[in-house]
Amino acid sequence: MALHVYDHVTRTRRLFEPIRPGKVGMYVCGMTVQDKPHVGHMFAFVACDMIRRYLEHLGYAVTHVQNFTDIDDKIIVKAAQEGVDFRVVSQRNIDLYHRYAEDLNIRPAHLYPLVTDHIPEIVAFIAGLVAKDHAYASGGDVYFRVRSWDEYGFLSGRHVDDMRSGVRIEVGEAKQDPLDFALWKSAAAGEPGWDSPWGRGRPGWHIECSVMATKYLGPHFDFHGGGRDLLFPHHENECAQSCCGTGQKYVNFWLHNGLLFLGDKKMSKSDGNFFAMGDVLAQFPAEVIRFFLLNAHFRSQIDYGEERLREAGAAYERLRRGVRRLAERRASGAAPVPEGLLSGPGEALAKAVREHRRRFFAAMDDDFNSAGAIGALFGLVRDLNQYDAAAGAELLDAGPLDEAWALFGEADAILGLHRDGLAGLTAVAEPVVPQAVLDLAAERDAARARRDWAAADGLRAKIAELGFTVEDGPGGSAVRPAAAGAD
RNA sequence: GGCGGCAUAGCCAAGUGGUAAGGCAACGGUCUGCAAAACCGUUAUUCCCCGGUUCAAGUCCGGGUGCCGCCUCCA
Repeated sequence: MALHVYDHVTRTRRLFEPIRPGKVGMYVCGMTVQDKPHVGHMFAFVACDMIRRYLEHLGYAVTHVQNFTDIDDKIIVKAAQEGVDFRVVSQRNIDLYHRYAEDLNIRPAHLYPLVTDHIPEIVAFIAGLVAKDHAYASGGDVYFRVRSWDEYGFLSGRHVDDMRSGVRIEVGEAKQDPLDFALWKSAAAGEPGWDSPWGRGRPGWHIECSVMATKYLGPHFDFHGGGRDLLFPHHENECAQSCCGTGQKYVNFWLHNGLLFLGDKKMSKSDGNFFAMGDVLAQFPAEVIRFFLLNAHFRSQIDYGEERLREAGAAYERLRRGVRRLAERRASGAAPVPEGLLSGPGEALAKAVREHRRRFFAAMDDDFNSAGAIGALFGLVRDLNQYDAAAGAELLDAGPLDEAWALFGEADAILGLHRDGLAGLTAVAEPVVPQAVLDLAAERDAARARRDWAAADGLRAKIAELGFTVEDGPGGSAVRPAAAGAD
């Protein structure tokens, strides 16, 4: 099976074929940096990162462009409130984005264009639309004439005349039609602005993406990502401007990720109904958050909650232990089997590894189904554990173990399971235990040595009171912090 | 009012017409002085309901019910 991608317009999965052989152009709608990023924002970028990584795994040279919309009404308001230049607000949030993106193991885009660095191009693009009569100046504003494009609405599946009934569309005196939207907005006194043929002003919301995507990826490119909530009006408008401006098809595949939900409400900045990324990162490891986000299909809505994150943490640990165990088994190097002489369990494992590999890539090929792919990984963990139990300590069927290791390696490169790759995944963090607790543990060991179980159990309770758990293993007892919510 | 989506075990969740992935939790087992941890195993005759198409439907079609999103700023 080859990569198939869901095409929102036809509502079917289509075989992916790049516009230019071997190359992929991908534009991701970045943040309007009016506020700090929340988990929902970062989900969109994690999803696109996973998609990019898979395309790269398939051998495509991907050009990933992700903008920052660094000027808009809310940024202006916020800057005015704080009494600072708008750039202070936008840059602060851009910096936060980069920090969180690094934590979440998101590969940096090749380009992060800023709207305010592209004003001349934007003005030129708008002038082109005006020249073709797809747009008109009115007062100091410029509006896109929605009815000048017959196909308007094809992306979001709506009809221009149905939207008429929408009571909330207000007729601004400057607009000729309530559906028209601003390409250029005149600046009030004291507001940031740039000179243009229509007077001093700034770009409207949608135009920046059309201009920057076209500039860096050409008028027609392969993938355009962003949250499902951008479908309308943002992407519909963006598409209309682009198609009218360049006269070409704009995007081959739209990658709209599902939105995060809290209970039954959408996570949303404007509703104050969101989890700031920084707060979540303070509570859960970044790898667990990423794993959680990729453990559902990217197009579906995700149920967000701390309980979900805890479950994801437990699942992620199971995966880690599986990989770690495999690493240990391979490192032990005990009695490798000569090639072609696999043990019974080795034979079974070899077969299982191939089956899980097939499942992993079939899932990824099916519209980047990372959830299905992760399922295959857990299947591999189980079979590896069964092999461990069946083969005993002395056997080492190097072939299938190497194949399993290779599959984990590829999976990690695609899913970005850990920032330090397989090495990070197999690493064990040494727990920090205070000396007082260690002393109690030593006392307890002594009690156990003289088979004084009552004293030993009493000491264990005392240690538990201090927030630590004792585990007796074959090699003696170990103390670690009691399981917290996040671990 | 218009457009669209979703409904799979206690919970989360995948599922490309061919006989229900995976995770969490629970329970049973191995191990242990007892535990814990770890590992193994078990847990949906059935996929919201009713019809239909088909040799075969969770998957397609029609109808119903419920939940949700968009139509306004939004990842």
